[in-house]
Amino acid sequence: MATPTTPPTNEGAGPPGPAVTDHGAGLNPRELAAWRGLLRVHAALTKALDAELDDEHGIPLISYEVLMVLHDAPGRRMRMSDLADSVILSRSGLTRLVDRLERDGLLVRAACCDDARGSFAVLTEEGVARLAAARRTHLAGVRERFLSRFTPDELDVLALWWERVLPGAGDATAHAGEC
Amino acid sequence: MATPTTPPTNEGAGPPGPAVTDHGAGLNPRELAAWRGLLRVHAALTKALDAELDDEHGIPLISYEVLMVLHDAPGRRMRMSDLADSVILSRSGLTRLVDRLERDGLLVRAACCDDARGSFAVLTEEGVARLAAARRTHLAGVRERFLSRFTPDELDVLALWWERVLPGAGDATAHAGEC
DNA sequence: CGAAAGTGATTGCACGCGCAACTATAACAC
DNA sequence: GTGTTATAGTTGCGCGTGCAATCACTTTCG
Repeated sequence: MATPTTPPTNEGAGPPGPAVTDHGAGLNPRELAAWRGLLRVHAALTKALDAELDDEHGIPLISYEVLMVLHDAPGRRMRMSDLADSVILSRSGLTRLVDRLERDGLLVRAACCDDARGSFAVLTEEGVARLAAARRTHLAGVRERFLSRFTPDELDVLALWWERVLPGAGDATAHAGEC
Repeated sequence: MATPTTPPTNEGAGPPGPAVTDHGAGLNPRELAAWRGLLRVHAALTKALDAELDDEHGIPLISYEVLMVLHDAPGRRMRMSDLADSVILSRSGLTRLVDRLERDGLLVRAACCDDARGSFAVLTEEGVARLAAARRTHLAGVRERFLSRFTPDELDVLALWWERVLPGAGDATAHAGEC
């Protein structure tokens, strides 16, 4: 789990084409394509998925991710900080997002018994229901636009490669208190 | 150039592990890792690179990308719309970003002779100089955090895979008018 | 030619975000 | 126990963004 597979030895195999010298951008074409591809793919996918989810269920992508993390957590509850760490969002951003989700009835805040400073965000029944509906849409979208483009083996490779870039980001072990 | 290589035949090779049934998230672990990895890697990289570029040169990542596209365009100039399409930004967003860059003296707007509606954004000398300085920082950052994690062959694979997800996004042929 | 439709770019507006400051509570030192 | 430091979460503020409306100009059609 903690072995990120073989760290790549640069210039491992000979390039298929002629050795390309640094071009205008300072990155050679393959580097440019690999890097800019990441940016473009991320932008296009998140934009499409977010619009889809918001149109059909009134739940933007970022909210969906919060609900999803919450759903998978023990007791369907998590501390605010843990939630913020599990999601690509600052503390203040999460506070405001949870405000909206609470206003919409998808979750509630609950005090923590052993630490009066802390709050839990707890998924409501309605939250569970709305999430289940949204999940179908989202999963179909992710599969159609992204996952379906790869074989299972390739997905494994991708996951391994992400681990190289961001070591230790794979374990989303959300530690929820047994309050 | 227009052949995105073999479209993947799903379930191409046998999965290495036991066939994993749908888990809590509806995605099996490999799918989850491949998808969430993309999200996390993008977030972490853009955040780090943006901060680095802004701290050292006062040029946020999105501005850098605009300047870069402009730099590579013939005549170091491009139409606003073409520029917006080349960058992950809406038309209005680009208008405002170009406002800031013009205020900072990195580029200027120029009228288009054959279409009075259109404007060109043209890189200034200072823009070229500031970009050159920022480029060193940015390239080093991208290489260190991303490219160095892969062999050249792997980068080719990555580029090919992006092409599968976003067909036709690889050619950034910016058509600048010869005004 | 003159009206209508189309296109390039900008602006009004509201929203979501992060940073930094702040409140409240907890943990620790002496 | 009291003072100090650390931590959890929220709020004030400014900024960057997209959408929709708008302006200016061009193209098309009667």
